Amino acid sequence: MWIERGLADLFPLGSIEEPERRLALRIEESLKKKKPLRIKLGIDPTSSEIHLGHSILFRKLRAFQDAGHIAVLIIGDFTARIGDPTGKNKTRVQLSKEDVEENAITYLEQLGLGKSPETSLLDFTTAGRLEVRRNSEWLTDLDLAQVIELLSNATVGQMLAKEDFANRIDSGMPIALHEFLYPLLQGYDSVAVEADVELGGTDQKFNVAMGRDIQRYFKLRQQFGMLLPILVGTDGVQKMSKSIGNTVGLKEDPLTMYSKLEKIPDEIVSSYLTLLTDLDVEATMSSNPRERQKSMALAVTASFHGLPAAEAAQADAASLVAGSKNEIKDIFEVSMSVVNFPAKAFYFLSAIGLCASSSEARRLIKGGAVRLNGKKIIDPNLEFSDSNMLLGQVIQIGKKVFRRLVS
RNA sequence: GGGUCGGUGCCCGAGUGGUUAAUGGGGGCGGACUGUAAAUCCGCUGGCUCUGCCUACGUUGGUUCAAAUCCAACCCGGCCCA
Repeated sequence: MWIERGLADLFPLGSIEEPERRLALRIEESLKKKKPLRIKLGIDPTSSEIHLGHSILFRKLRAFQDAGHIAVLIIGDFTARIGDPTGKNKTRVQLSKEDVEENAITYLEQLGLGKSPETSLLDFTTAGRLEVRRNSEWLTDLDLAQVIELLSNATVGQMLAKEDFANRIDSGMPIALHEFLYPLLQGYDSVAVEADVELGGTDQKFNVAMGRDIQRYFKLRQQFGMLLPILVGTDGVQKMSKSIGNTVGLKEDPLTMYSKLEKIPDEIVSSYLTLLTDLDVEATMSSNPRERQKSMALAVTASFHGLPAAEAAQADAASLVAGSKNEIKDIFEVSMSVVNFPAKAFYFLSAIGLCASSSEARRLIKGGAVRLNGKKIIDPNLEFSDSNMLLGQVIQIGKKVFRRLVS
């Protein structure tokens, strides 16, 4: 069933005797009363780019939307300025109001604002399926007395026991006092929007459970906590995270997205299938390892770019490795306009932006990583007299970067 | 606020006056191999149109022919005390 796919944790589970504590019954009741459930998902607009790791939560949220419920998307514009300490080994920098607002807009665009529901994560178009809120709405005006009241809901022991804080204490890292406030404020969000279900990653268990405690304190019906796994990044080891650099971003072009996905480690293909596609996991996994990667990569790419674009990307990726670079339709172009000719190879590569620095370009050339039209360049000082001799040629760095040179 | 220890390159972590962008590990990148994977092996891992020149060891000054290494002040943090 859609609701169970990829679930890591659901609480409370409840028993037949306590229907109030069973999600299935709550859903049944909502259908009977024609009163859709309110599914809360909070996002922290601290970075502007959404990647596949975030997307699994939105996919679940979307599934609720498709089943007729209301997605309550909370933009943590206020809490972003505190910074969620979860998963951090240091205090987050506090962002300015403007940064947060800008990130929020970019976020919504990536989630599908203005796009058709077929290729977007959330359904922005069907009436009554989405509510976007900012938590500054209710958090800005809390007065000190109310904050103190909130604080009374948690104990120092609970905070110190929370994994992230415990780790930081163990390793001698500082914890600023205001960081303790974050879980409480996130919990208060659940009160403000009267959430029936809160979605989050497994690392959010503490915060989501806090929401239940605070709702009870405010005499509200308590939400269910629905936790989804943390997606492993393309390196197959660490969680997907921008700072680690193992992400696949939603804004990436089809070819890049497909290429990254088709070479993720075998061990995580199954989890990608479960969490990022609607494919039959068992059936797909019964094919050979290479095919699994391809099916997964195609399906994920198609979900963001549409099937035709995904298939084109698949074909291009195949011809890339086959060596027929010139047949690539979608190969990126790179302009040589900033280059001062005559140009030595190492300078040329850094000037057009394919290498981070000219020193790096030297190293790569010496390491045999650079090819021009398939022919290896070995001398960093190789001189190009003018741009005409390079026009239209394909420059390659390593196995993944291909660019066609244009004026 | 007091005491004490500490702040080194993407991360961890050596180094405690004088060859050298600074031992080692991790990560990353590149090459070989392969299934575009994993494992393994090899190389690279500050910047600069580079036979040379810059900038780097919390910050700012100082001592010295010479400092990441010594001194001072300041900033930031851990621990203990209040």
